[in-house]
Amino acid sequence: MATLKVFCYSIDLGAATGMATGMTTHNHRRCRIVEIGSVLAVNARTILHVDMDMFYVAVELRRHPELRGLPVVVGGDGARGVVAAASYEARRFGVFSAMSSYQARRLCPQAIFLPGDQELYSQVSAEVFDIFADFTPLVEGLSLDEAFLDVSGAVRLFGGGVQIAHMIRERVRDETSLACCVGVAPSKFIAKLASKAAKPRATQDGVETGLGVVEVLLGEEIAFLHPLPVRALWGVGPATFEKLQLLGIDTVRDLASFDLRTLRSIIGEVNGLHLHELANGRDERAVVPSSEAKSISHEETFSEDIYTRNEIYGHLVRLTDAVARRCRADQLSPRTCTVKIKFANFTSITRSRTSEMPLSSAQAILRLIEPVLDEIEYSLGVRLVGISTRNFAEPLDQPSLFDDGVLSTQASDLDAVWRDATTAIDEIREKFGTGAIRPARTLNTQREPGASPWGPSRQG
DNA sequence: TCTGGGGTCCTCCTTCCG
DNA sequence: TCTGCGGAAGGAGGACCC
Repeated sequence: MATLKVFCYSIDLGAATGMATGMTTHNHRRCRIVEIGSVLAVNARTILHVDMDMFYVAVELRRHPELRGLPVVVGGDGARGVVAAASYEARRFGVFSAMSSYQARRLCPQAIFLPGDQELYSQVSAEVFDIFADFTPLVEGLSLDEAFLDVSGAVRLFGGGVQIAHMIRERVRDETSLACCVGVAPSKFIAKLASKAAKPRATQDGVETGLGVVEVLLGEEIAFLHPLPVRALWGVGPATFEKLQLLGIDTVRDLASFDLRTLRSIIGEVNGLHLHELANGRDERAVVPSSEAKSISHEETFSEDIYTRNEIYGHLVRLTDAVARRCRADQLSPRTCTVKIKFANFTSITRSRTSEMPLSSAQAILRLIEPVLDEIEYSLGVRLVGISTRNFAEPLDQPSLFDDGVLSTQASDLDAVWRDATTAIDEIREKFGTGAIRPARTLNTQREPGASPWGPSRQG
């Protein structure tokens, strides 16, 4: 927070802030005016976006140094898998994350596929986030390998944003042997674009070393933003991009000057306004340290399509068991449960049900959603099934099944029946691991939900 | 042999209720 | 008693992110 004394100011707010800070009309918008009077306080934020360099691959290379310099891919190795991360050597062949493993193999047959180790990645990620926490408590993780840091309050202690960025890079390298890139800017989304600009690049000739740290100064956002392709904006995916192209919008500059009303009518009220604001360099979103989960889910793609309700139900039992376990571990009791089915032709449907009471056991969740399974036609072939829970409420003390003297079949009543058993199961798993006890229906499957997050392995 | 998994948010539609 | 209206909540699907 910089506090500036104003000896002379105009009634016009824009002129006052502009005069006070000596900025142009563009950059005075970036300051939040806290008080107008004899003292004018402006809040010029310093936001960092830290992006780990090919994180999953880099962690694997730490324990497999013999693979350095080779095309390495972390992801599902089966026909229905995808690439989670690729080394720069693999990227030279056109292999990128989110690409199907099948396509990656065709582009780079010599690529070495590694299945990935989520537990290890989480561990290393925690080490990196601990380093961030030494600079500011305002850390917002986007994923295991990315975070926003609001270091506005730390610049006086450590120096400017760029200096902090270099210090973080150095500590991450020294303490974890990993590399990261940092974007420094007055807002989140520009910091994110800046970190992207700081990354190394894979070209036909080799790997171009990145800058490591890129700063976009207050007042320079527009010059940085406007030449970028509109697809670079956070929130412009394939569907929105297609609509924008039909409107003749190719660059961020085009979007910034486009008629807002027309834009909102084409891509939606909220999204239209949001993207227009971003294109004009306005982004007041704060860095928000971790927030509570709004949904917990598991889904799974099968190595071969499934055609019967019975088989689907078997997989659903396993997935629901895992989701319910996670909900209980986080002390969250969902009311709404959604089943997702993706058919062989890639169309998908979702069917949800909401319980009057919050649920906690897998049995109760299954009871709630079981009826929707009868409404689905499976003859097309099912390639994926998923279960998602949301609408979390405070866990309640379940009434006894026989409180009203009538045996009820409500989903939430099953929680009362299973309460003691569920507690015992959780304790057994805590002591002996999640595989120590499992629903009888899932005994002939070894696959743990979430164990192969990038698609079924070659073994299925 | 093409296209994962986990999560969030938005939009549109339907249903329910006062 | 019937009908219409508006808001809230739920359901479904789509889009986006990493």
